[in-house]
Amino acid sequence: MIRPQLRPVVIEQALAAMPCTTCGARVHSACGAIDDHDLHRLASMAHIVEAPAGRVFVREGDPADSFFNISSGTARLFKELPDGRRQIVGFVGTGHFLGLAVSDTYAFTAEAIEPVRYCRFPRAKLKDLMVDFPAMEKRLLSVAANELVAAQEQMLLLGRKTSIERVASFLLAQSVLGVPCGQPRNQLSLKMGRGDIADYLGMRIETVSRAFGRLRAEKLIELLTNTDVMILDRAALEALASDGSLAARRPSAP
Amino acid sequence: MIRPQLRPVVIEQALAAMPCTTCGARVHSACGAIDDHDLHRLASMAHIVEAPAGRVFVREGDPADSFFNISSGTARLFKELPDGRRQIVGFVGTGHFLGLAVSDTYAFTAEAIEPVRYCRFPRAKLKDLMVDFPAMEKRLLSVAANELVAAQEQMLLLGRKTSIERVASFLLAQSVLGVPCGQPRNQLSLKMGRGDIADYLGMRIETVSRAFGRLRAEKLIELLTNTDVMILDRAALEALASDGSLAARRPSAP
DNA sequence: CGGTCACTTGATCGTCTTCAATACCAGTGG
DNA sequence: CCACTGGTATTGAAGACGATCAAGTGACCG
Repeated sequence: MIRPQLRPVVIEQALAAMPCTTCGARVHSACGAIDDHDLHRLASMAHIVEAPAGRVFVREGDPADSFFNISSGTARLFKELPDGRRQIVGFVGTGHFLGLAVSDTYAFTAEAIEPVRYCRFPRAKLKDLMVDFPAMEKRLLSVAANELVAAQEQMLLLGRKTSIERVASFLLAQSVLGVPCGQPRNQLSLKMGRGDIADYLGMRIETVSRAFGRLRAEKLIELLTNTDVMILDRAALEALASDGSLAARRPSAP
Repeated sequence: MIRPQLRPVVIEQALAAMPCTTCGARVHSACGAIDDHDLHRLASMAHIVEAPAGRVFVREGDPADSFFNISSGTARLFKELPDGRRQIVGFVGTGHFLGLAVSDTYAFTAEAIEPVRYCRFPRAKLKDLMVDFPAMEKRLLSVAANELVAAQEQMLLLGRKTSIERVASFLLAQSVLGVPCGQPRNQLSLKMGRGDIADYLGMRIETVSRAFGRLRAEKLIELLTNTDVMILDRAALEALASDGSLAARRPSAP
């Protein structure tokens, strides 16, 4: 474990993660809307920590005494059943905010996929800061509301979409990560493996693999490597993601 | 459609919906933490509306110009796919808050199950109020965080639980609605039909019915009527809800 | 190379869905 | 009082999708 430091480095990171401030769909970084003075106060109570890949840095059920802000890297957030079944409830990357849980314990486990650098804030002190600076609270509300909308979209996916629709939806969602305002990317480099995708989409790893295979066979995507995907036919992928249009012509197209 | 009125009736309702303020698991009503003066300002900008059963009062995709606070009744919130598949993302009852969506459109449709009375606030005015009275914003943040935790729990259910585990989880969740601090109720009166339960749990109506039947056969519940359920063996139901213990001894119990 | 690890592919199985019929319940009118 | 009706729930049988089990492929690395 790296010794915690008190440095404003985190702040530049957070600001850098906030692109065009007028865009409603932007990633809502937790400290993005804070002015310089507050940022310094914030920095003075933040610990910067680095976690190697595979490290669990938030555990479901543990006392929720801190908030986190990811400076770099990617982590998976998941919940588990006693028998080991796992559901990934989200992936978090640069600028994302963690630890909103109102209850006194964390609702999920957070584990680094690639090496993660994050800022850790004591919950109590942040509460004080929020009293003084409502902008922080407003931002947090915005973050929470955004995540809630995303969670509801994921419920639709998990409850009602077929396996191939889930993968199509997933790829499209990944293609707009970090490009909040402009054009979505057609080539993307997934940070997670098939197993994580499966646990995120409520599927088994073999089914994910077969769905990738079918999308490739249908010429909707190209697999450059295991992790690098090129979207060849975005329109068809979008049709597939929101309804069963492709599933209808499953065996062979007319 | 009832003509909107400007009355503080809503306020008493909201306060009544907030039981013991020290309980972390309480239903976080939107205006519960507001003092009298603010409450009157709030009431002055609220419209009270009544919606009969079946009425849609928020439609997914419509401009999100209002917030809502349910005074009485029950409504379902759902999202739909183009081909009609439906996923209910939640049920809202007395004291619940609606319309947090940050984006400019609603993320789900809201439809009354039983007759619903609700207060409608213009979004712009509420924003002004939040600036003056941070307590309101704090409460909203609390609401959102709570709903986020619930949404993640539902993702686990939808992605990883079997049909019977889903129904067991659902019944247990229903049994603690509105009794935030004390003992959960063992007899509950469901406000929604099998179809709504199915669309909430990501199942078909027949599968829900079979799950109820199996729980009854296993003596975990008793069906007084279609809507009134008695929990006979809460411990077994809880074991079933969080893992597959009962599923393991599926054909016959020892 | 031999090893590991992740992904893919194939074959079989099981749970849930689908389609269909029946039961139930409340309301209505003969 | 009871047949009729519409909506809802239950039950049964067949089928499909995804899970499971098992083998095979490929990349990376010591």
